[in-house]
Amino acid sequence: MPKVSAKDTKKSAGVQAAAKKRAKKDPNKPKRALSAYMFFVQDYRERIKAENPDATFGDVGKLLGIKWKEMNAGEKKPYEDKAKADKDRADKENAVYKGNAKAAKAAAKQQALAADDDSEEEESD
DNA sequence: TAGGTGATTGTTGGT
DNA sequence: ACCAACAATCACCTA
Repeated sequence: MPKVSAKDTKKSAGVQAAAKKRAKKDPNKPKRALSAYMFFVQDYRERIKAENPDATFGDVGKLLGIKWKEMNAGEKKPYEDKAKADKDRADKENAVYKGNAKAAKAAAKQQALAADDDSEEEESD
């Protein structure tokens, strides 16, 4: 089993004035595709708060998670669809990022390995 | 090649 | 500005 669950979400954060948590390694990585849960939250967030005005982050999160699990594939479908749509968008950004970071990544790998071989590849573009 | 871990995404409210 | 549980996911690296 790869991982039990999202138990330890926190580690040694170091991002103070960047974005959220953990400093990203890549300089210009396009925000990945949001998960169906992300869209589900955005939509249900209001509902949960409406039915649970007292529910705070933790409470809402719990309820949201429970609801999500109770939801059927058909219910998640629209959310997954959004996730897929976002993936499509992210895919494009990712493609651009790759095209740009391709050389950088290759160089980084060489540096990381610090190999003595001469595996230099030129970008014709 | 296959497996695994870390990094990322979004919410609100408090410190 | 960051962190907290919740779930997904997936890109990247290592053996």
